[in-house]
Amino acid sequence: MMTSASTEVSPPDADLLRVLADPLRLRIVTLLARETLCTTHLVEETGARQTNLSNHLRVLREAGVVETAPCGRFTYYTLRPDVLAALAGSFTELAEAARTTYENDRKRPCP
Amino acid sequence: MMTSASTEVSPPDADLLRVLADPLRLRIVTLLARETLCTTHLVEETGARQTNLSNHLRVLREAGVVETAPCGRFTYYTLRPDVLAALAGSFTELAEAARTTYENDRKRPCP
DNA sequence: CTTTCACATCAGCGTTGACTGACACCAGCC
DNA sequence: GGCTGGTGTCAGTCAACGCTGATGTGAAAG
Repeated sequence: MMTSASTEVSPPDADLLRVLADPLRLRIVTLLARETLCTTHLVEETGARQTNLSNHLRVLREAGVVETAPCGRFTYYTLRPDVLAALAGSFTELAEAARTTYENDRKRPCP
Repeated sequence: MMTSASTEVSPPDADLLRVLADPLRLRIVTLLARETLCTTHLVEETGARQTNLSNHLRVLREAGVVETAPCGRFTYYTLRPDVLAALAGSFTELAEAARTTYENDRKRPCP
């Protein structure tokens, strides 16, 4: 059984999108999707300064996108898969709703 | 058959994400996913000024997210489903890669 | 214990981007 | 034709955000 509002979709989180919309942060996320890395690796992969990366990593951490794991003097950053999966689900719902609206020409009449 | 780089994922477009990261634009997209609307409807739904909406709709149009269809004095806006579907696919790939990395503890060793 | 290295934090600067008001344009209605 | 209402465009203003340099901290190496 479905909930009461069948046409209501759960929209993607705007704050999470804002976090991922930055080119450097998106690059970090893409790199972390393949393997867990520490800041030193990210510096040599992206070419950005350490301070700059640290700031962006803090944004990603506060948004719940990445987790930190200290290892000696290094700090490893791991991507949290569930956050990205939820985002993918939201966009899938949105795309399906849009496709239904598009194919059925569902439009609100002029006032 | 797959392309040569099997570990390479196609990352989401940063520009498209930047367009969707704005709260008002995301609200517009969510509304348009349910039904095709014209600017007047969006004004009463969102409470924003007409000028403000027109600017955001231009951004969405130039990003290829929406299509316009003039109808008398009104202009209808329709969401393009394929753009959202592609975005959902990118995030799904990214989430799956992140899950594999997470479960297998795949990490690059300290230098 | 001192030094070195990885990383985080802070204040400052420059740029981008969102919102607004005024204006121009086009399609119907009188 | 004149008028009204729906939309797009433009210049200006202000807040938000990203980048940087300096500084602090904590852990390993010597």
